[in-house]
Amino acid sequence: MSKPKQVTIVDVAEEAGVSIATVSNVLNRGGIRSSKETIRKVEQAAERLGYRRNTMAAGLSRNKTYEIGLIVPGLNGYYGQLAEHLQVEAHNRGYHLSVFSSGGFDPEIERRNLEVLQQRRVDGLICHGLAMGFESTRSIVNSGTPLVLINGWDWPEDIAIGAVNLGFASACEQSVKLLLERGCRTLCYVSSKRSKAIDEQRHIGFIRGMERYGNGINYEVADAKDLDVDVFLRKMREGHPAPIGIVAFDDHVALRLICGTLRLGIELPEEMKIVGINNDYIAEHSYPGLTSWDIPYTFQAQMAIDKLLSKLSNQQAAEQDEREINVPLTLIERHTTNALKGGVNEHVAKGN
Amino acid sequence: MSKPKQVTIVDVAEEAGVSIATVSNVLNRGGIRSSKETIRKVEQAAERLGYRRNTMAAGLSRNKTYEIGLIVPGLNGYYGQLAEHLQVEAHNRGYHLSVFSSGGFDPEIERRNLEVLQQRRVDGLICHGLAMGFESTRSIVNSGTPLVLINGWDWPEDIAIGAVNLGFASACEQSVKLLLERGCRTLCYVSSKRSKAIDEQRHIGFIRGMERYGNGINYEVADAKDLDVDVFLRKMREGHPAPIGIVAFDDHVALRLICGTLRLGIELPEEMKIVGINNDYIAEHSYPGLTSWDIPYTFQAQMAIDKLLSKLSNQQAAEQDEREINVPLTLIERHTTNALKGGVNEHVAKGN
DNA sequence: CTGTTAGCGCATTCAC
DNA sequence: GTGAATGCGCTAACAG
Repeated sequence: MSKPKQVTIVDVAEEAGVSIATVSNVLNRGGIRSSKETIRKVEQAAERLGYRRNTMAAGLSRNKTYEIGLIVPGLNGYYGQLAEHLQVEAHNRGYHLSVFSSGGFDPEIERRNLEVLQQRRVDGLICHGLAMGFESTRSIVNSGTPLVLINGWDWPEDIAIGAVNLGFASACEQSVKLLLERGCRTLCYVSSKRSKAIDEQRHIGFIRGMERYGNGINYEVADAKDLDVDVFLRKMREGHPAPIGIVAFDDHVALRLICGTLRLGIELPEEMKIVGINNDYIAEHSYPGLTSWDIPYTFQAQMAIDKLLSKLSNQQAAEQDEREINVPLTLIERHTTNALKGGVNEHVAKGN
Repeated sequence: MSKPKQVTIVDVAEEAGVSIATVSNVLNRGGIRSSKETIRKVEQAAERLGYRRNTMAAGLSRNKTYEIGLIVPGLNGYYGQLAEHLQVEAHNRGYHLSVFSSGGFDPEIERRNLEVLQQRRVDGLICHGLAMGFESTRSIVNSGTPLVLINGWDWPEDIAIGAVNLGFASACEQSVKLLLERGCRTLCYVSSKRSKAIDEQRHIGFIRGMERYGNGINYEVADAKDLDVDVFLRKMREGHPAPIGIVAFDDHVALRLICGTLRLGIELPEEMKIVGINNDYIAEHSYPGLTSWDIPYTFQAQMAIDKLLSKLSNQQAAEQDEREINVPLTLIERHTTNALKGGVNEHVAKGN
């Protein structure tokens, strides 16, 4: 009951009446072909005994784990989705994805996780929004473990080569453009600074949008953390020309804002317009329906895994051509960005 | 660059001028004590060389991995939170938690994940909401891998011994009681059948509440999947005596309902009252604020890990006393369950 | 095609 | 206290 000696290839070999090497051969397919007969015998023996290959022994022997590590700040919302998709893609390519959450950008936890992953001799690493500095990260890279960054915009080139970046900046830029086109006369970006680079990038895009399309129009930036939504909204409405357009850090933040407008009796598409990011469950089901940017998780995950695997095979080879790959988001319009008044078009009607 | 031979205890031994056995001793603490001097030498050598213990080799050698596997239906919302907390607790006890998502109750994926985990020789398994049948699960247990079920209410005793169950049933039962006390004259449970046992349990609680406190009052059950919220709400309002009380499967479902009432102009605390489950971000930030049941994630996680570890040490020993452990939820009242009219008490005001 | 053998990196007796 | 030797389960050359 307590640790009934697991069956090994030795057992299978005996049972099948062949050598352990043969067993290893037929059971991992890659190697030399065996006679039909042998294959059958081995497979049946394995089946009969309930053999299961010992990952550790295999990894130890061939000096390769087929395990890749993932470090994300958390498991909720966007990060959870990403992790899930990465897991699927990794699996599809014969790899195991070990998921680690760094508990919301805690550098300490991040270090520990990294240590564990290195000890596990993972073949590669995918990191998202690292809290630790460049130097620490560089030391990983130099230690020989291939690294793919997701959303590592502001990282030094030697580390970020092959990074997979989501187009948050241009999404925000386009959000600004959209809001202006919809008639907004004041804009605001509600940030989430604790999300670090993820936020920074949106901010940059927002500013760029203002510079490019704003024509000197008034804009503000507020941080969601500790934000008193009601006070904020009231101030926006009273102190600035309407309608007011808001770019929210993500759909969660947007939900808070939407609820604020409901509470204060602010007319949503008329007096104020909001666009979120992530196209969460929230965006689809909130009332009014929230305009948001959809993330192509599957594509993103594929890109990341592909990048990593290519780094694994090509020993430092020429993948120089494509340094960073950019994954664009797509806008899903819903009610919160309707044009001036009651212009409910089909898309919007469906979206909510 | 491409696989720079990782440093091993052999290297450290040479560098420190001792034998590999000694290195192993001082580096894993458990064993025999060594002289201060030796310890220093070894530690410095290890430090200097950047030694990192090879998990596979260690695991192989001592026939124990200190890895425990987790299988959950997904990584979003409740499940993601749970996974994160389990990871922390596992780590606190020196274990590594390997998280697997079965992609929303896909039995196929579940099988694969299980296979992988077994091949990794995980010391134990924590499973939540398995899609596979009893038999398959039992075969795991019999294979010698300790298993702790989370929310495995309806499972056979021999498997579910030591299961950690959340008190969803009594939460729902109490929800019914609450809604009745608040004056509701029609009740409804909006389910999510695809969530299997998780849903079943809530359903049971709801029914029990009706039987116990309902006095023959009218009640209904509808499933959230493919539910046309607006049609549903309209029918509820028109065909039944108000106010109507709704117990939602979770806060996500509740959000949909809340938005429906906003859309249709149904007065929320007056004509209809809603209580959700999970006390998500949504519950706190929706408008009106959603009454919901909070889940003690940390406690739940500790219980699960504790149970598993005790199964690991006690070779089949007497843990018979406590078969299943029940983790109670706590109600967080917000605006959606206010008493008859405008009775906004402090708690509610704060809650929203 | 199949069997023999030598490690992979570490933990663990058991002598010294 | 410390070190030499053995084995964990498997893979990867080689030999046959």
